[in-house]
Amino acid sequence: MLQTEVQDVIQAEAKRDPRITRTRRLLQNALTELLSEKNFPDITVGDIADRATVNRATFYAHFEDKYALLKYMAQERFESALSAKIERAPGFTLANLRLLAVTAYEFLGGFMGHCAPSGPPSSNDHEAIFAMHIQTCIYEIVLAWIRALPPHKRVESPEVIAKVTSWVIFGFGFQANETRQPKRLPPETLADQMLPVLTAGIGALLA
Amino acid sequence: MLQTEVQDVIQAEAKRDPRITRTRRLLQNALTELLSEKNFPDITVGDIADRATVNRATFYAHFEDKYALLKYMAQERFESALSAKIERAPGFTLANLRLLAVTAYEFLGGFMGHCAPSGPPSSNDHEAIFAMHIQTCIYEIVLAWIRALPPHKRVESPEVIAKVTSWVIFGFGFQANETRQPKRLPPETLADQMLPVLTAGIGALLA
DNA sequence: CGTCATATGTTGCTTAAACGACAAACGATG
DNA sequence: CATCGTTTGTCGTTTAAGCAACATATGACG
Repeated sequence: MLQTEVQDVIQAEAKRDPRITRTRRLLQNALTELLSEKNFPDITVGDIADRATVNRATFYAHFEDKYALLKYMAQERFESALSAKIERAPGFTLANLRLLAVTAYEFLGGFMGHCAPSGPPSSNDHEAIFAMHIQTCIYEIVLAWIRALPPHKRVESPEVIAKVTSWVIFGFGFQANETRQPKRLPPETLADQMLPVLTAGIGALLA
Repeated sequence: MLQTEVQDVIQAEAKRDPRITRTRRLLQNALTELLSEKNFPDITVGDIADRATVNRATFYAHFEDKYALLKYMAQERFESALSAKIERAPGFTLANLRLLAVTAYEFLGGFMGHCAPSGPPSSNDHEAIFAMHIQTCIYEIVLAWIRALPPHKRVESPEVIAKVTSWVIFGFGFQANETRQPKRLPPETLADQMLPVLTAGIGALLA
């Protein structure tokens, strides 16, 4: 029953037994609840399973450990937030890239720095872990977009482009939310600062 | 899988598969949600099952029809509201009788007359059906209390006593909430009006 | 009246979740 | 160091939930 990441995505397309969807939703909600009560390291798999009214063995049937669940949550929520923004056809366009960035910045701003100097420093650990998965999400989305480009626009190494793009988009937003700015820039502003540099590159600045 | 009422109570004591508990909770929540959106007659079994993320066949494995679910909800919630009030040992005492009445009046006041002249008259139907089940609840609780009386206090026909008691308690509260009073009496006042008459009877008033 | 669509129950088979038990890793405590 | 309690993964068996298909109602509309 345990799924690898790739099989997971494949199965997401195919019709899934509704019990699977429901169980994962219960587990997600359970972890979310627990995170508002205590820190991630203090939460056990048993806690999550109990809260979700799910057997502990069932948890392991879906996720390797609690980190895998956290990762799944990050991806799941980010992708649903994005697909809510992109009604039109997805694809490697400037407009979509901007939507992707804006979504990422809204998303990162949404949960980062919720309990900064108040809580103990360890309480921010799971936020960082959680945030890092967003980069993977962005990478995979961009990669898929590039691979779907029409033949005459094909590029040498989609992976390299996707890496650069995803890290710029992600890192820009991560840093903006990590350092506790007095005034936090709106997601759109962040995106519009980042995009020209990303598209034009820094070659012209070199001596 | 379908359970009769009595088997149900029995199984409630024995350990139940958590899936059963969870499924019923999902169905209850689904119906509650739907009732806030449309009237009971307009809700289909399919609607409830969909909202609960449960198969329609599974619904029928638990309840005969939507009325059975409504009844189950009424009983379930009333009994949990009562047991929250009675921390001490249950039993046929004046104090417990008062708690039972107060709980009933709070409960009836809680959902009756929520959409009185605003909604169509048919929208109150399910409220009445729902309310009537409370009488059954009260009856069964009182009956159990009487049957648990110590041997020297045994009574001829527990059923008759339970019927009278339950109908007085219930009817008193039903009428108070049904007729839309300008000022609604608090549950405790209702209970204290009703109790002396119930305990002393009306014999002394007869010519 | 017929018929078309929808809702209701029911059934046999498939699949995911529950359970208990297990070995192993870990951390605290004596 | 040894030991205890807890958490972690895993496995085989049992059981409840999903599903598709079916035979009825029920009800609106031409």
